[in-house]
Amino acid sequence: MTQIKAPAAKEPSVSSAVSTINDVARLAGVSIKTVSRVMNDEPNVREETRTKVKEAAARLHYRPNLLARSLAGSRSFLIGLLYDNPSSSYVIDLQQGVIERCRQSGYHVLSEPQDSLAPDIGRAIASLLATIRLDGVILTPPLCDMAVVLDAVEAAGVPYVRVSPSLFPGRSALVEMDDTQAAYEMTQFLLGQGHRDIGFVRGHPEHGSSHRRYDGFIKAMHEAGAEPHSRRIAQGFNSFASGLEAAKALFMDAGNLPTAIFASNDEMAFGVMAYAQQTGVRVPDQVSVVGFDDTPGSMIIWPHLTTIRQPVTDLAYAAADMLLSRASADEDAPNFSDTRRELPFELVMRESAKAV
Amino acid sequence: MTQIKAPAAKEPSVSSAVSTINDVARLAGVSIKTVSRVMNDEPNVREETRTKVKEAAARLHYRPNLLARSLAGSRSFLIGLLYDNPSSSYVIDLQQGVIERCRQSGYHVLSEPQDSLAPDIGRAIASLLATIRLDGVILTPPLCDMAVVLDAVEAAGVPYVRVSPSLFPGRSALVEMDDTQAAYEMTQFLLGQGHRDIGFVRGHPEHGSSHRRYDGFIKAMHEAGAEPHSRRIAQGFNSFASGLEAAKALFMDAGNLPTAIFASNDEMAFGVMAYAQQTGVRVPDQVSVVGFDDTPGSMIIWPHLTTIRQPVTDLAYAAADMLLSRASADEDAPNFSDTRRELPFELVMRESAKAV
DNA sequence: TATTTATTTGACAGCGTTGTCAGATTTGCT
DNA sequence: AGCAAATCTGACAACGCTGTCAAATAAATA
Repeated sequence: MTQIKAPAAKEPSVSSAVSTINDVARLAGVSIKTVSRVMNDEPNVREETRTKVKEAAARLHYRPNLLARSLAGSRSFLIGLLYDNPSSSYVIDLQQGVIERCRQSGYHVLSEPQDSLAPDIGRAIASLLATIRLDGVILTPPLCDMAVVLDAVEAAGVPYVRVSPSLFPGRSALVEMDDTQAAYEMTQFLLGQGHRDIGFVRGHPEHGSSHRRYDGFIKAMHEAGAEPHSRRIAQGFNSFASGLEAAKALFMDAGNLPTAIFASNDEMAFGVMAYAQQTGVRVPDQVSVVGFDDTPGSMIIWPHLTTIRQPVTDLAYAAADMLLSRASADEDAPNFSDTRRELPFELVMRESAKAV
Repeated sequence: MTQIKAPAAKEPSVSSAVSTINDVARLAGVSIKTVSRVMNDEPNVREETRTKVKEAAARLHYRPNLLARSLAGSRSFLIGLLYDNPSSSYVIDLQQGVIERCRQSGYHVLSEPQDSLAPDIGRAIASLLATIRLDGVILTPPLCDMAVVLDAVEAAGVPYVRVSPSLFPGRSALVEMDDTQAAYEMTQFLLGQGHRDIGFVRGHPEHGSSHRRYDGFIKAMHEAGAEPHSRRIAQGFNSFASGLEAAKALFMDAGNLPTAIFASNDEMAFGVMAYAQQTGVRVPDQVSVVGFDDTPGSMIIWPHLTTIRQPVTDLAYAAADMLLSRASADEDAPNFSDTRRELPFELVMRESAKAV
């Protein structure tokens, strides 16, 4: 008895109705290649034909299969966002900016957290890029400052843009914000409010931005002839706890408090404010506190934190834009000039700082 | 003059060295199909052959091309995470859990924010699923409670798991946390601390969890014979501002404050605390404040917030696990029992609440 | 009108895998 | 040893699309 195994009759019942380019071609009465041309907005298709195809595609709710497109063509329509950042809001903001820009060009985003401390990070990234042929990669701190990471991406031949890198300037396209200038202006703002005795909580020494921010602070203080005493400088590590510790040091002499404290990031500013509250020091009446980053927390503490808004979403958007516009520009005009974009920061004045 | 356009000589210089299954097959001296079998851990390959192939693959650093696999096979190794949530930490936690589980099975994650208010959300999702053949989708609030969304996913025939849904129980596999019980226990905790006069800030009425949390609160209060007066119940909308407003209402009569306030989420609890601070009401000395969710903010305000930790990452991990283990289990044993998982919450006692 | 040139179209061969199925080899039993 | 049943292996055809290139058509020129 021959048992004929019915070949799983492509269940036509399911209304999933995923139509292929073939269906469209048949309905429009043209070849699949022509449909392909229309779907990709390629030239050399008569307007009449184009319309016909578009109508057929619309009627069938046709959506080109991304995977097939990738395999056949040279693009994968996939951009990778590589990150390893402890701050959820930073990552989400980045992701949002990247996704926003990618959507406009029909690209999708693969989120790939990577442990920057892993010894085999280079290999991990190489493996990732070999598995999925990404059309571009966006590298964020601290990954964007690691030579092995850059090596891996370059070896794979994948275009990439770095966001706010600190090292290897010129090695790749990048987008950034002027940390130094921002810290400079924030300090000037404080100075303008009459503050002269300003304390500073330095950020994590491994982060490039920490140094730039400190430099901006010092520059402004120097120009104002108000160089801070070393007692007014505390070392933090970008965490709430370290901000608290820093405040402890800065507030050591209760009878001689600075009139303002500038923390290198919001998180530490929150620590400073918490310590102030614990010890009965009123903010901003006795001490003004300002931060840097404009994290969501700055709006949930009281008083709301005066800080600097990093245009994270915009930076990410710009990074994706560089990747995508470069991809489309192709060989026509290798726009070498568009290799670095700087985005403006914004001083966000809220209630944690006031004139002395 | 014939201008021969040199066909962009496939630059063999680039060491990108992306080896294909063919290279491995050649090196191992077997057919590509056998290599395929080994790479997919399929049976019916002699151990000797298997080893030989594995060695060849290792030597060439061979990584199967995901795209080609998807196109040819039935799996895409891609899981979609659909979200539309204003809280960055919630989304990141979710994403982390999903990615963690997916990595174990060689899957990747596509993050797809979707505007739940968009009128054509159903179409947008249908389009997404037609474009990329995802092996599974994870739906989070509020998307997971929208009929059009569920319809679209089901029509596309893509398996999905919902995280903390409020509506349509039983319509799909889901993972959740017992909001009611959590609120109940938090209230009991407050009661146990001697509080009897407890105010409550209700959450956004459109969110199912708001009602469950309120129910838990009421149940505990009722059991303790401490039914709150309606003056002690304020309506919020899950935002900091609404928490502040709620506090204003709850603190109306300065001479008659509740001894504790339970806000339906952290954000509103922060609003309550801010209002208390503004009006000179000391937390927790005069009023204890507790929240719900354990967002990052609960550790940056002072006093740190006593709250309920939602196991967001674990929920997401579990959701991905249900998707992936189901996919592998296949037809063998359609494990219908694994259609709902409940994960434990955790009361996080910090400084914003103390015994009366 | 006859040609040349530009424009539009389609046939066909991949892209790098997996599914199918038949052929080759090994194993188990009489 | 001889034969049936497992077990292993490989050819070959998809998967749905794009790139290449030649053929067909329309427009421009002589």
